[in-house]
Amino acid sequence: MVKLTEQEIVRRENLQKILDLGINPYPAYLYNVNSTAKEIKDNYKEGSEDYDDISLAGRLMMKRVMGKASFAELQDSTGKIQIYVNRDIICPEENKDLYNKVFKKLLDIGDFIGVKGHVFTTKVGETSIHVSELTLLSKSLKPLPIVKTDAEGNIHDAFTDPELRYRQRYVDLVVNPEVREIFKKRTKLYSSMRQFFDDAGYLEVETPILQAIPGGAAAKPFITHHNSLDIPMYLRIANELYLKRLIVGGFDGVYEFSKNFRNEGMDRTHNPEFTAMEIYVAYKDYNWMMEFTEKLLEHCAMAVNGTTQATFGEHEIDFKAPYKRVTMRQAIIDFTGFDIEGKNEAEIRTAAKGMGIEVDEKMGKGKLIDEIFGEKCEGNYIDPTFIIDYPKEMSPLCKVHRKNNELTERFELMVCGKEIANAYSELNDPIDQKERFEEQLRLSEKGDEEAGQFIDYDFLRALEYGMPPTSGLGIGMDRLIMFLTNNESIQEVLFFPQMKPEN
RNA sequence: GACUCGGUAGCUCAGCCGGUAGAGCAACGGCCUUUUAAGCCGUGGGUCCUGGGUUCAAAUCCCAGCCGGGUCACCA
Repeated sequence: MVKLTEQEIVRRENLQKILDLGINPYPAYLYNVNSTAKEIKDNYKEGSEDYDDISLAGRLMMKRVMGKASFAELQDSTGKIQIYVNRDIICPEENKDLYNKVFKKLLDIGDFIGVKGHVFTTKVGETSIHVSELTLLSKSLKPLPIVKTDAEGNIHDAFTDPELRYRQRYVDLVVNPEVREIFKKRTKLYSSMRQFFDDAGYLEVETPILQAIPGGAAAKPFITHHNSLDIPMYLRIANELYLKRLIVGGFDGVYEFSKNFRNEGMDRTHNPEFTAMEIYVAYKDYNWMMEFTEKLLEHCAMAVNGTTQATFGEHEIDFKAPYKRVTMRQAIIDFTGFDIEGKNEAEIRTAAKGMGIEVDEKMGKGKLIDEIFGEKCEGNYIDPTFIIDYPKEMSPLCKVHRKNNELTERFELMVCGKEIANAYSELNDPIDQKERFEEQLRLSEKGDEEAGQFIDYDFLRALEYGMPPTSGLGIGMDRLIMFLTNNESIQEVLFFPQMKPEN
């Protein structure tokens, strides 16, 4: 049994005193509410009678008791509003217990209460609720952090300890309104994206999270075991191969917001479970997908922030379409002066060494090019920029470029030097796909940890039935919302980021 | 995984040239019928992350560990 703190003991005593007064601290009845703090503050005009009979519910967040009258703050899901509680108004009879005992002594900050009354403006000009009826809706037994904001808007004693904020997100959400805004924007991003896809006529689908073969990416999976089948199973690392099966099945466009799981390191931009949105559209190619992507992101940025512009750390970025398109070859020329066109593996390795990049003999041509791009180019793209035409060996699920068989029809979208989207003209040649999987398996067996370790033969069978030409796009939803809310840590945009267990 | 910074009251923090703990808010008692970081008077509250060590004496110095932040490494 954990020892209670002084304040927790006091609150439990208050709870008992409330019970002794015959008041249920956790009533079952619904409490009818007919307005919100925000609605009243936005719309109430002094003298108006429109808000003469309002009913609100929320948490008591501050009490300023002045003898027989008090001010307090009530916080509902929309914000805070001041309430005015007068002894003789809420206790018109002889018995003043509701004011003197319950309100003044036994109600604590954090308690849920319901109030009925009328709206008025105080001497100092603050829109407030003149309370005529006060009901305890739920008692709080632990003290919340007290965060105060002064007249200049400065926040005092902000609840900032990241460990406490992430472990007790519920507390963070109660006391830090800007945190609630981040998550509202996150939801707005999802709904605006969903709307964009639905308007285009594409189908939102659900595919297996628990998979026998973790395909569609190369990453270490979380492994579990199915008891009655007695087989190992994996939490998905991607949903790509399932969405393509649905394109084989005849849908024109399918998309899914996919919780993926990767058993790898954690840092400011990686959480073991994260969300990717993937969409596949039949009869399209990656050029079409680039236009679709920039229109999508422009639409989402507007929906989330009301503007296509966004601030991220020291950078100002603009999601307004169209975005620049730069081939990987040109990007490398731009930032190193080196042209990879027509060069063999040894020449590229030498050039990379000359740029001060660590290389080893195991790196193939594609990997070397990717290293050069990652080291010298990637970080320079601040405004959204499509990097196109990636080397073939890095992209086992992507169609070979129509004009150059060493490249693939692939693009990544870079923002502030980070990748937020990845798209292909999808490989739909089953024979080529089988060979690429087998090549990945060989690389994996040779010790390349980035290569796929499984061949999904059912997926190959699906391709053998025929998949139309298709373009697919994946967007890192967590990264995108980080950009749209100016948060450099993924933990700030996940309600419950992964933490080591307490104790 | 490496390096680095941090862990003191419910919260935000000070104390860290070793002498056994402080502030503001919160809490408790009192006053106050339009306050708003309300105010005034008074009071209580701490395994100083854990475990070792040095010392007459450790929140403070040393070692190990735990938890968190940051940087780097890793990352389709």
